[in-house]
Amino acid sequence: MHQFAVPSGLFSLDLTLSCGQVFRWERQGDWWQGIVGNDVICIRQKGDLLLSASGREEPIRSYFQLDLDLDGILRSIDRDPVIHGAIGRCRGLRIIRQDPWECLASYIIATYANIPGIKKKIRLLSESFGEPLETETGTYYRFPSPEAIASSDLCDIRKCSLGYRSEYLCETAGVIAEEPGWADRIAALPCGEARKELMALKGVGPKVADCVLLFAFARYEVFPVDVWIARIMQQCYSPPASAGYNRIAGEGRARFGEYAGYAQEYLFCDRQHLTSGSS
DNA sequence: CGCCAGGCGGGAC
DNA sequence: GTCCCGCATGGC
Repeated sequence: MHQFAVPSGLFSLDLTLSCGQVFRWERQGDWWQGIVGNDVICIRQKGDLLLSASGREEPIRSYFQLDLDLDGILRSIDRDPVIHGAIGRCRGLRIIRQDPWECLASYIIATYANIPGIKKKIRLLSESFGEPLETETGTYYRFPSPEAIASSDLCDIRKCSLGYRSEYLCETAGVIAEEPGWADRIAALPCGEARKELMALKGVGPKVADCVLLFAFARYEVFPVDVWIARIMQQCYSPPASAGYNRIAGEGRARFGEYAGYAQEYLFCDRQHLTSGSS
């Protein structure tokens, strides 16, 4: 059993894992089980301590970005009463540093679906095509590699109830599998170039591209716009009702600055509160 | 049952 | 460039 300190009052494991940025972690009582790097991790939080039944500290610190100055980020985006309320209710939420391929594939699958459904699709896909890992609490499955997806029969992929997303995933998996250095190449590009490259992939539009830039490549300035964010921006901020994607995303970027992506994630996490008319 | 979901591709204009 | 539509499937 390892334990190590997290920044006091500036990390919430529960909010970070359950806010809908990642889809594969499973909660069992006070414990969360998931994968960090190459290891299956069992982890829980007690106050300002993180307890881990397995796994080394450094990959966990990196995965949760525990060395990032969250307090400074929150102060920099705390620019109006709406985001101020969201920060108050979601303090401790951190943007996870995700694996690029898993993030890309997950958000292709996530298009026009709800979060419980997304989790199910990704679980089916992992159990069908991912490498099994035996643990003391049962079998866990790795997220399928692009090679595993690309070389599988489309009919089998369809069985994971991905619907029309099956073809997009399969085609994009093939492209990624052909280029082993894909993630490094994208990481080295300026944000706009990286976004263009991502959007050239099947099933990747502006929203998926921005999610991948934010969650896998740590481009904290991007402001992904889904139906909830569009609703919040229209309801809580200026009311140009039918504004296109890039206009809303640009407004978020301009309003919240270089950590607009963090503001977006706090607004998304607080979406029920913000859209139920109580602000 | 009907409505909605972390949108996208393909066309029209 | 923007607008519009169809879309598979499951959750609620």
